Amino acid sequence: MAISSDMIKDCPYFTVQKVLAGKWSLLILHFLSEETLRFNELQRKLDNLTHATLAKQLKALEKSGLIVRTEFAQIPPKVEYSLSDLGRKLQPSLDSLFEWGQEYLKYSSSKN
Amino acid sequence: MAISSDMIKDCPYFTVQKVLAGKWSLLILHFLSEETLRFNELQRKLDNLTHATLAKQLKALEKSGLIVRTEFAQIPPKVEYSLSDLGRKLQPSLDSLFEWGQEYLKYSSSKN
DNA sequence: CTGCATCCATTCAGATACTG
DNA sequence: CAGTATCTGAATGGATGCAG
Repeated sequence: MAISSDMIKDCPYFTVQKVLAGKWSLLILHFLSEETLRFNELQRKLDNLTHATLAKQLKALEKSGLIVRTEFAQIPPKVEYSLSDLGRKLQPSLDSLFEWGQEYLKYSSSKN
Repeated sequence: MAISSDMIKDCPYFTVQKVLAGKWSLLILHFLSEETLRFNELQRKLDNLTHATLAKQLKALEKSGLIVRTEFAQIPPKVEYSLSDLGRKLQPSLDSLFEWGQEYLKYSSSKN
C-alpha cells in the first residue's frame, strides 16, 4: 500500500524519510558525528530518554546501516557506537538542516 | 514530556524532525519547489494518496509555515499551494538529502 | 553496563463518506 | 474542485522489569 511499484524504489526522498523517521535519529547522528560514544554516554547526552527507547532507535539506525555497533567482550560489557561511511556521508545534509532549523527558530520567535 | 526545558527550544534538530515528520512532507516540498500547484495537480503527482491524507499533510505544512495556501473565490473552487520563504530556504538541504538518498539506494542495492 | 520482552498510550496514515 | 469529520489499524515512543 502507500506508494506502489516503482516510486518506492526510485525515490530517494522516500528513503530519507524512512531513515530519519525516528524521533531521535537526528540527535543521535549528530552526537555520533562528533565522537564515538558508548551506550551510556549517549544516553546521558539525551536526557529524558529511557534506555529502552534509545536502544530501539539505535537498533533501527544500525539496521539502516547508518551507525556501527562495536561490542567488546568484557565484563562489564562495553559497546561503542559510531557513524558508518553512509552515516558520515549524511553529515553535510545534517549540517544544512541544522542551519535551517536555526533560521526557523529565529523566524518563529520574531513572528510571535 | 520527552525533552524538557531548554533543549526543545534550543535544538534546531528537534525543529527539523518536527517539520519533516509527515510521511509525505519531503515529496510535497519537492514538487512545490518546482512549481506552484493546485490541490488536484499535487494529488495526481502523489498517486496512491487519498485527498484526505494529502489535505492533512498540507495543513500541517501550512501550519509550520513552510507552504503558502492561496484561495481563489470562484466556482469551481481553486486553491494553489507554493513554498513560503522559509520553505524555499529549506531547498538546499532537501537537495542534499536527495543526493544522499541516491547514494543510499546505490549502496544498498550493491549490498544485496 | 547493556539489552531484551512486554505492555500501554499516542500518534498518524489511510479509507469512507458527506458538504459547499 | 477543495475540504472536513470520523473511524480503523498500524507503527512507534515510552515505562517497567528482567537477564546476561
